[in-house]
Amino acid sequence: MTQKSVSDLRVKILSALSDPTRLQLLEYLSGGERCVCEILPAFQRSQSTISKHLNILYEADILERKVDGKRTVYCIKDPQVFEIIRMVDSLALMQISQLAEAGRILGKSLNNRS
Amino acid sequence: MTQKSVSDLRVKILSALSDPTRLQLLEYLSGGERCVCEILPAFQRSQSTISKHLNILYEADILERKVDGKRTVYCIKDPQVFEIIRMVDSLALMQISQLAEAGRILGKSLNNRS
DNA sequence: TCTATTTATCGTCTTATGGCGATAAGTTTA
DNA sequence: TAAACTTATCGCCATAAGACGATAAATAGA
Repeated sequence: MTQKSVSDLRVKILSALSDPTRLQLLEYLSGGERCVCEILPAFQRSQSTISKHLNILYEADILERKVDGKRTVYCIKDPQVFEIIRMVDSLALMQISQLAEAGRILGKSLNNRS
Repeated sequence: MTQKSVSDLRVKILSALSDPTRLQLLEYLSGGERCVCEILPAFQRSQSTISKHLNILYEADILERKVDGKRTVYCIKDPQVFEIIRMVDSLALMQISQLAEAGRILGKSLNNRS
C-alpha cells in the first residue's frame, strides 16, 4: 500500500525540486527552521501558494514539519538535498562556460561577416 | 538574449530529470550512444513522444545529438548527470529505510490494538 | 467568549505537460 | 525519380501544476 519504489521516490523528489519558488524556499530554510509567518514576507506569493509549495516539499520528504501552538514550523529534513542542488548547479555552470567558450569561438567568425 | 542564469538552468535541468520516461532514456543511453530507431523498440511510447522527450533532454543540455545519414544519434553529454541521479536515489533510499523503521516501531503498538 | 492570528484547504482559472496520430522533411535505396 | 526509412514537428486532447482569493479550523490573547 505505502509500497514505494526508489524510482517513484526519485521522480517525486526531482519534481519537488524542479520549481524556482520551492528551490528558494529550501535556500531560505537552509538558515534553520522557520514558521510559515516568517517565510511569507520573504516571498511575493500568496499565503495559499506558499503553503502548497511547502506541502509539496513535505510530501516529498524533503521538509519536516512540526506544529508549535498556532504556528507551523518547517525545516530541512536532510541536508543532503543541498548536495543534489549543488551538483545540479555545477552541471549548469559547466554548461554556461561551454556556451561562453562556444560563443567566443563563434564570435571570431561572426566578426568577419558582412 | 541567450543570457541564462544558473537558477534558470538549474530549474531546466531538474525539470528535464523529473519524468520517469526521461530517466529511463538516460539509463538506456548510459550504455553508449544510440540512434532513435534503436531507442524506440525499447520503450512503449509513440515515436513522437520519444522524440519530444529526447528533445527536452537535449534542450536541457543533458544529451548531445548528431545526425548520421538518415538517423539521429543521441548520447549523454556529461556523465555527471548520473551523479545527480545517484544522489537522489541515495536520498530516496534513506527515506525508505526511515519509513521501514517507523513502520517497524509503529507495527509493535498496532499489534497491541483490538 | 469574542477576536485576532496562523495555516491548511477548497474552488476556480490559466498555463504547462505528456500522450497520440498525422504529416513534413531529409536521406538512402531501388 | 520513386519508394522506403528515419526523425522532427504540428495539432489536438486530457490531465497536472501553479497561481489566487475565500473559507475553514485551530490556537492564543483580550
